[in-house]
Amino acid sequence: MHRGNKSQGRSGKNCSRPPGLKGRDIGMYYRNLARQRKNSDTKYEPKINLSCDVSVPPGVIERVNEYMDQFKVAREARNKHLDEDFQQKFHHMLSMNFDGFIEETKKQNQDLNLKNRSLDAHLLDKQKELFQNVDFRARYEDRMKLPTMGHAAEIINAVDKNQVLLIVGSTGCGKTTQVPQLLLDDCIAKGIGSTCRIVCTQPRRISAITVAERVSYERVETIGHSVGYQIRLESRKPRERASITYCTTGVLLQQLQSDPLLRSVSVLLLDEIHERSIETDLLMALLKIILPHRPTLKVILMSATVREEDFCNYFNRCPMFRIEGVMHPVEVFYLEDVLAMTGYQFDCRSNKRSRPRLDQSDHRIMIEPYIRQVRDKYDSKVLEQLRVPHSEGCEDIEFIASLIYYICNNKSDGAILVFVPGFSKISQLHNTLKNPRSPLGQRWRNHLLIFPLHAMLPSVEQQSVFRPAPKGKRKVIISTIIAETSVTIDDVVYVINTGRTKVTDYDIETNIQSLEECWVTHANTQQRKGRAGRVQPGVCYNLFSRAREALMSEVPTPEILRCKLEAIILSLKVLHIDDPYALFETMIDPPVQRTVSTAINLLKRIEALDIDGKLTPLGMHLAKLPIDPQVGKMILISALFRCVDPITSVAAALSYKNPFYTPLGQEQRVDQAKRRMAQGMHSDHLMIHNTICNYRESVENHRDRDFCYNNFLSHMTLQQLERMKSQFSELLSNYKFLNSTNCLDHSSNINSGKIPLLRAIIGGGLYPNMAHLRTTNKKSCSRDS
DNA sequence: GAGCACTGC
Repeated sequence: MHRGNKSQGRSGKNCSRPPGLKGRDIGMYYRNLARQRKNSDTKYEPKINLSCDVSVPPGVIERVNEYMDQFKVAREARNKHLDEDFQQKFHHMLSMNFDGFIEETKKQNQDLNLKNRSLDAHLLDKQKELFQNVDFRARYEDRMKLPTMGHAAEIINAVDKNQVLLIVGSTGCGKTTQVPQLLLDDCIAKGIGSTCRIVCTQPRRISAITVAERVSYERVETIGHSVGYQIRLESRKPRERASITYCTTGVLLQQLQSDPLLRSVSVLLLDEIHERSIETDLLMALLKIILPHRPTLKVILMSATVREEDFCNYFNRCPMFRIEGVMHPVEVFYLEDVLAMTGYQFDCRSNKRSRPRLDQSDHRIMIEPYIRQVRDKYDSKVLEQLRVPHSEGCEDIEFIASLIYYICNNKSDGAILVFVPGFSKISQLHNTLKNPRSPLGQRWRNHLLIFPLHAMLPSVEQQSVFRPAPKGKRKVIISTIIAETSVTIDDVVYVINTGRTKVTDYDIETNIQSLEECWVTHANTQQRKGRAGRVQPGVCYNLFSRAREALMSEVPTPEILRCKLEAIILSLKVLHIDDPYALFETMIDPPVQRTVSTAINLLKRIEALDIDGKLTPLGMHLAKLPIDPQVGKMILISALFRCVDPITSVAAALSYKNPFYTPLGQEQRVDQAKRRMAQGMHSDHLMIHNTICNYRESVENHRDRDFCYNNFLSHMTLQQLERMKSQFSELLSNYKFLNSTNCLDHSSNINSGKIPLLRAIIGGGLYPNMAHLRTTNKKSCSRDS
């Protein structure tokens, strides 16, 4: 129910689509409708009534209240059922203001600053030994080729003299792997290694691991000595002192709860801040509060060349270093150039895919002045093709295919990476290349090695896409934005950028998140172009005109402006930052006040905050759970109602991801597998829980590999879901909501077989994001949990 | 007839 809102909107009872529409036309009708809504200034009335009527048999509410009273989802702190230890902590928490909190934090032992002379001497000896090591020296020579190493002395000096420093460098300059090592080795050489603890945050789990592995290798160590990593539910921590830890940004944010002044850190590096994730934006705002209280803490911000002045200004015009990248040159072509070189002509007869009139006139307004401008540079046939509205982007799949064949015909070896917006375009292009209609396509079909790449396709977790193509074959990777930063394929030489991607938008009115296809930004185009020049000079083909590029935004909208804020506000409260409005105002891009107030109201409604916006005991518990407060409350209630195993499954899948893959062309078989798992429960959520149960059984029988393969399941995702479930039940048991840390324990699952109860808890957890489906035909009423 | 991408001591 949390996903696919659009489809639910379509089947809503107020649905008033014109009669007689079929197939694609229905889709087009709703797309246009959505656009109209977006464009019109008048507030649109939701077609679905989100507050459904729920009738409860007499006496049930009273019984539930009585039951809840026995436990302690207390509204007031002074509840006799409250655990004493917790009560004390809670009162302690509320009795303090921010300054008191900081003072108290400072009083606690500052163990890292206690110099350890014998350790320092030992570290120095070891370092001298290492510098003599043959392997180390060979690897060091390779490191010296990285541009960052050319700035080593400057960087060390600048860190010494400044508390905050910004390093700007593009991919391949070595800032992520080298800067932490430079600072660590400098400390050890100066005989103060014992006071050095470097933490470097990464936006993605996978990068934290791979970078840590790389640095360990360079230091001729295995991971877990001077270098380690920490990501959720998985860590190889390095030694306490004289060490480098690569962690995800989320892990550091969680650690702030117990170490708010970051006293266990001497140097903090925030990497990839230009991506403008919620986590880095928030950490930067918090650092502004922390830094005055931690004069010895050094902060190094690291960014690509994307609006880097914003960060420099944000930190009071801190010193900025620019490090050149090591990218090979990439030649860039635009739509008009591609049309000229391929001679492609769009099919204008089948006007089935015609865009709405508004769109067409927009296109004309954009393209006509441009055509006048370049009239002398391009053939009139090319200009005519530019006038076709569906010439841009990825409306015409045959056009993309013909460009791929053009590269095969005319260009030297090298993989081709095609960026498309989403699953359906991946699927269409894949089909076109596999079953070509043109003779040219048939000629190349058997010479192409095609890899579709999407988070829901298994290829992401498989190694074959990274291996070079055998002789006589050319790799073609058809990918979403995932290949822009998250997945790196080294042998790409040709990039085809359709310029389209999907972005989420969050509607505060309805508390609903939606996906929409739109044009990428300059920053995306730059990054995509860079993917062609990793191993040798490359070529990038942009399937939009220079006129379109001029209209594109510079950078994507920062995540904080497109997201729910409940979880952040709650975690701020635990850090004694009581006024979220004030904190948000200090951010680089503050969210609008209405988003903040909506989030606060939601927190009040779920009783995480009281009427005055103060943290409640429930709120304090929810703040400590690593999950959105709404879903957090859902698992807390599951503890009270003793149905922990199924509900933690639902919660884990809701907050992490669905374990099912959908391989291209296997949609129906995946559907069948899901139906089998649903066991007639009419619930996607409980289907996931059944899947986890069946998975466990297969693990016990050592049949898990087959089980996952046969049912289109990701082994890795299922393992992470299980780990998350354990984490939830451990935390619930620590907070004394459960007697056992095991989510399978009988005492935690007395009611786990009661399906209506599970439905009610899931429904309650997702409320008010709920729709009631009323079928109008004779068939029985089907329900989604 | 449905699926941009990440992430949490």
